[in-house]
Amino acid sequence: MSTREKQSAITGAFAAEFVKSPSLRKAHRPRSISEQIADEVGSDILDGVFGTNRRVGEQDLAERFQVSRGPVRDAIRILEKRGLVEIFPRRGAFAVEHSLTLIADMFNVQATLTGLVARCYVMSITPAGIAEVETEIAKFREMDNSKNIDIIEFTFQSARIFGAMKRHCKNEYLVRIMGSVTDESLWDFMWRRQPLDYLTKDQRSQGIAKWEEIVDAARDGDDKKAEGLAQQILYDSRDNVLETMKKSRPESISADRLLTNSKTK
Amino acid sequence: MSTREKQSAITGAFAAEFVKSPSLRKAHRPRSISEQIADEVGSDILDGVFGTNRRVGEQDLAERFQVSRGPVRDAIRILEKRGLVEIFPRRGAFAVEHSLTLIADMFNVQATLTGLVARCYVMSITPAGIAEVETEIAKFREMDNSKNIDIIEFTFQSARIFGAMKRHCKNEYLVRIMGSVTDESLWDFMWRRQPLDYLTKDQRSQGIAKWEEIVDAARDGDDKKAEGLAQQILYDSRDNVLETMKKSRPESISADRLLTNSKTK
DNA sequence: ATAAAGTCAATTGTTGACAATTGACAATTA
DNA sequence: TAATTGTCAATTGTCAACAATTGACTTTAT
Repeated sequence: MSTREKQSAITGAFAAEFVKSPSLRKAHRPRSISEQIADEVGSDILDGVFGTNRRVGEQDLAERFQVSRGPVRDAIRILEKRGLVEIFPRRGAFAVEHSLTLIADMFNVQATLTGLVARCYVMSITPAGIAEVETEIAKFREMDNSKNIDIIEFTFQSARIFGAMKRHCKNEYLVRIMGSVTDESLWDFMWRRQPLDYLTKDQRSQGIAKWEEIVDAARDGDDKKAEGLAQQILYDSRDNVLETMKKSRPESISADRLLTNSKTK
Repeated sequence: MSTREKQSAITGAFAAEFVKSPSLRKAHRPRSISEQIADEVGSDILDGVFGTNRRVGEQDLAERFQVSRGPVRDAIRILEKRGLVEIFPRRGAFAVEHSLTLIADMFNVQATLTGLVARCYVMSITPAGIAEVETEIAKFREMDNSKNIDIIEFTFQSARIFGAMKRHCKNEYLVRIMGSVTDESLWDFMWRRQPLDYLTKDQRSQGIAKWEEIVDAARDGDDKKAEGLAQQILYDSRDNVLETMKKSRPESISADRLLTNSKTK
């Protein structure tokens, strides 16, 4: 077994932060053991813990988390739907290759879906829809002006802005897909990489300004503009995260292949 | 138990067609029992079999398919990642509400992702990428000119064109997400609704022409144009399918809310 | 020495039983 | 009567054992 040996059970440092900020999670939906296992293993995959031997064995995880194979099977299925492992019937699950390309691809998909959310949001805009998003934006600005800034809370609040937008985008299928597939793993990953983006007040203002522009576009009914703005938010995050990762991983590949946002517009 | 009573086991008429056209499936990836259960139950959900009582009980399905609850649990997880059921921990799974809105939402998401595939395809275009897609398009044209036209084969061949494009789109994460989440359920559904679109030779030509335009756009390196064309293909399918469904369900809701492709472009 | 066939340990798929939780109904009390 | 609490059947979560399959290794024959 080549996976990292750690008897951390299901209460890692990262899982603890979930508990500290439960308001982001759906109310009355406790995180099951399977989800917690999936969170930890998913983090490991994105961190590149699974090396050349990319096997994710059921027995291995069962022993690591001190549970039986049942919950582990569920966890592996969760990781598959997040696109972090591939399951080959009767042969087992394998972690996807850890690379900057993978991270970039995830952000690019997320950017497209976020853009669609913004477009749907604008196309079915209501006064309540505008108000709720503005409320969350206001909270962000408030945090931004307070003395003690909590980096983690910034990312949570940023997610709440998008959450309000999702609540009013009138495409429940899209919201469901995003929530269970790309969203969580992406945010989880960003929560550990993104803080560097929020170090300066300027950068924070720049980020929040785009959300405000989306609301402005909503008032104008310009769904295409909102879509582009939302995509750009994710593209900016992508570039920042990749930049951070490249600094700590000098052997990384060239960045050309990582860009998906078209320049021919 | 309010679900439809049918002791069809895992070899329904629909599953049989899979076997008849295995080339579309990934080679060496046999369909597991769980996947077959998910296929049948997913079809039922899209057909609206689960009425006001939308519960999808594990025991019910286990008895219906004559297996234990293990594979059924897997099947329900598959349905969740396809966005067809919602799972509430310790409370069970519930089928999403069957409505034209759901179908439209699925197509709209699929259109966006298909557009992204096309854009990635163009942005990383290679001679081989052009050749393979053109080969599949040629097969379609060949079928179109032959005497005995097989409606089912048309849809399969149409999927092969898109499959070739996915193979060259250089975003494995996107392909993985589409394959395991939105793609199969959408195609499964279309395979039973779409044939009406291919009744006339004109309509078939019109459909295939868009794919050819995408290849042309690839030669020009116009990824934005390819994205729009790909989206339009799905929007056309959406409109046809919805039209078909509305004829058989006169009580359906107004169509305004179903459209997501922007008119402001 | 090479290739084919056979063997076997490791791993996943499946099963049935047991534990824990939930939501509804009934009993109790103010 | 209305609200609260207690009880219980139904359902999902978890577990350990068994069955089936796979991939690698060994053996064997040419």
